Amino acid sequence: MEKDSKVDDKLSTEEKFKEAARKVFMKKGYAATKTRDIAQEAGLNLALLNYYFRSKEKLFEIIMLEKVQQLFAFISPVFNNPATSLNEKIDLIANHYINLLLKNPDLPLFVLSEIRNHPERFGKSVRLNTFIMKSYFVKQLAEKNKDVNPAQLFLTFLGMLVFPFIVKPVFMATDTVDEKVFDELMEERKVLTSKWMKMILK
Amino acid sequence: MEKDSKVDDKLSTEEKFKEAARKVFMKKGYAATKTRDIAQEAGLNLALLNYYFRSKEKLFEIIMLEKVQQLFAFISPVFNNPATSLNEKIDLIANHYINLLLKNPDLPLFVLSEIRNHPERFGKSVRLNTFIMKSYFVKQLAEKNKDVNPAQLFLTFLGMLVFPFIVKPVFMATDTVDEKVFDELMEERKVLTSKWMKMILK
DNA sequence: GTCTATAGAGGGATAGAC
DNA sequence: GTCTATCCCTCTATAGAC
Repeated sequence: MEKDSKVDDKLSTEEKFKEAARKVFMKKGYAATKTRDIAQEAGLNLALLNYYFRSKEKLFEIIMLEKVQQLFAFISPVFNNPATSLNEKIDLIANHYINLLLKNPDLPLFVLSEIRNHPERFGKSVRLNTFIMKSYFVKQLAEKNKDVNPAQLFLTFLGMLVFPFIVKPVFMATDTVDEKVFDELMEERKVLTSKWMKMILK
Repeated sequence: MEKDSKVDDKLSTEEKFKEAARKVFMKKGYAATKTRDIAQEAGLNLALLNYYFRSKEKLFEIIMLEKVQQLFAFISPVFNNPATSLNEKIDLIANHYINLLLKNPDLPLFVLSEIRNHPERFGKSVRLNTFIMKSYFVKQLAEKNKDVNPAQLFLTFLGMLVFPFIVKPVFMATDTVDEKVFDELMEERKVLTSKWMKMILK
């Protein structure tokens, strides 16, 4: 190991920066990230970052858009597919999210806190009210259980899948569980979430 | 309004700084906060901040400890009270958390992301493994439902209460719901959470 | 495209007068 | 305790040589 960079040598310069930026932004957040950190992580000259991306902010926007889509993109097609039953949708989403988050455990906390810090950067990238609240999935929820606001069911469902990854740093910081045990719990959570959602929906 | 500060004139200088620091740190997070922001918010001279607290970091630690306790302190006494039933504990916690978070909606996302960014600042302030995983509440959960790891039940329970506040910024940024509707949903959530937890526990 | 050098602004912290 | 002035370092961004 003679160099600082950990990115793949075969990538283009631009791609090396993006790879490094993903890693550093996700780890530290926008405000705490220095362009020098990214250049070092990429094993490249700092001036090149501005040559390729003009500014830290523009590079961030590229990465952020990617991550927002990674987090939300799967929902819409599954939710709006009239061919699958409610239970099938629940299983599909549960499996997809746990798998995604096992590979990218930092994703939710990163995206949610950056949205909180800069809502204006986010406004147009995802139209939640269209893609989720008016989705076929929410209609199916409402048919199955007419007593409860579907927003409540939706929040509970997503919370079951995402919340554990948001509190993971607390468990890690306090040595409550180790990485391996956590991952096993999340694997088990796929079926538990489906089971519990079905109970709640009666 | 002739001055920038919004803090109460009657407070001591030290308390004015803390009040301003709470507001600014909670809004922007540690890294994005400037000591000048805090001084301005407090309506006080910047040099005084260092006179009273030595550094930005030390002031932050004071605020952070406060907020961590605000978020977690209620759990332990309720969880370890042998005199209350499992159902009573669930109702108490649900009511307490929703009320707390309605007044401090930024609290979870602030605390969780700062813990993530600096786990070392946090390590000793709360011993989760003692206060939660070995609590009387978890024993009661395990007795009621022997099939499921109590950690799973605990994560689901807390997720029902806390997760909506963590995604609140997304709903706000996309105009999915307004403040008033959100608060009404959370009020309703007190009873829904109790109801659903009882269903899950069979 | 890639480098070195540096401009230029910002931000944490302190010296020293009052 | 409180103020002004300022130090000094860090960070983003660019100029300009190769």
